[in-house]
Amino acid sequence: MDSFDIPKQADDLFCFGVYTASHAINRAYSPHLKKLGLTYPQYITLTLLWERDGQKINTLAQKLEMETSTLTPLVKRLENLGHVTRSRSQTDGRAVEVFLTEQGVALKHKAPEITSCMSEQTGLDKSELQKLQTLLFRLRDGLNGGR
Amino acid sequence: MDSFDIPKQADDLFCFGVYTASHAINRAYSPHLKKLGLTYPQYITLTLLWERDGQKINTLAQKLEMETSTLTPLVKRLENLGHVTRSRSQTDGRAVEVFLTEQGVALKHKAPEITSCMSEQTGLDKSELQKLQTLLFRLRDGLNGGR
DNA sequence: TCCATTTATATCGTGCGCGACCTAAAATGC
DNA sequence: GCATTTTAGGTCGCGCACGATATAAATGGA
Repeated sequence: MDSFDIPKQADDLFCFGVYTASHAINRAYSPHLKKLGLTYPQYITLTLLWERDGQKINTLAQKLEMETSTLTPLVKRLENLGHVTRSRSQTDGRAVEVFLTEQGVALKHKAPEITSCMSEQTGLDKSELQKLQTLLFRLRDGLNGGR
Repeated sequence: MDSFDIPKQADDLFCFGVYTASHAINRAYSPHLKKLGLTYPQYITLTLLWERDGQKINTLAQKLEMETSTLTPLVKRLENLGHVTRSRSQTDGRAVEVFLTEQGVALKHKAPEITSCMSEQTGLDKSELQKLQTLLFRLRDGLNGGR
C-alpha cells in the first residue's frame, strides 16, 4: 500500500512548492531590482557574467536551464540597457559572446546587499539554505537525468 | 567575517536553485502534459480544483502565488478547452467561481501516474521530497512575511 | 438613502519562456 | 575540394506573469 501513497493533495506535490516559491522569490526581489531597472532573469544572467565575463549564449543558456530562443532577446535587452555588448567569436563565427560593459561591471557591487537582504528575509538559516540548494540541484539533475 | 560570508557565486544563490529547478520541472512535465493538451500552469490550477471544486479566481490566485491578471486568461483558456466553466457568484456579483466540467473531472484520473512518474524521475526518495517541500514552504512564507 | 471607499475581476503593455522553423557557419565524409 | 550534416543563433507565435489601470459590485458611514 505504501507504493500507492502518492501525493494527491496539491500541497504535497513537490512541483507545487517550487512553482509557488519561484513566484514568491520573484516578488520579493522585485522592489530591489526595480531600483536597478532590471528584471529577475536579467539579474540572474548578470550574476553569471560577473563570475566569468565573455561567455557564449549557449553556455549561459545551459547554466540557466533555458533555451537560446529565450536568452537571445533577453541579452539584447541587456545590451540596449548598456550593461553588456554582444560580439561574434573570433574563432567560431556561429557563436556570440557576451561581455560586460563598465556599467555592467559596476552593478556587481549592488548585488551582495540584495543577496544578504533576501537571505535574511527567507527566515531560514545558512545551513538550511545550503540543504535546500543541495536538494534542488539533485532534483534538477535527476529530472535532466537522461540528458 | 562570518557576517560577510555572503554567497558570491551564482551556484550558491538560493534563488538560482529554485529558478533553474523550475525550468527543469517544466521541461520534465512537458511531454506528459502535451498528451493532455495542457500547459504546466493549467495543470497546477486543475489540481487545486480537483481538491475543491467551485473556487473563486481570487482564492486560486492566492494559492498559486499569482496575480488575478494572470489567472483570468488562463482560466478562460481552460474554459475554451472544455475543462471548466466560469460563473458569477450568486452571493457576490463581483466574484467568479470556477467549476470543473465532467471532462475536467475525468482528467483527474491521469494525474497520479504523472505524479509518480515525476517523483521517481527526480531521484530523491520520499523523505527527501518531503524535506524539500517543507523548506520551500518555509522559504515562501518567510518571503511573504509581512503579508 | 447616498456617496466614498474597498474589493473582485478584467484589460493592456511589456518581458519571459518554449517549440517550430530559418539561416549561416563549422565540421564531417567521400 | 565539394556535398552533407551538425551546431549556434535568431525569429515567430502562443501562453505565462506582473504592474497599472478600469469597471462594476459590495460595504460603510453620514
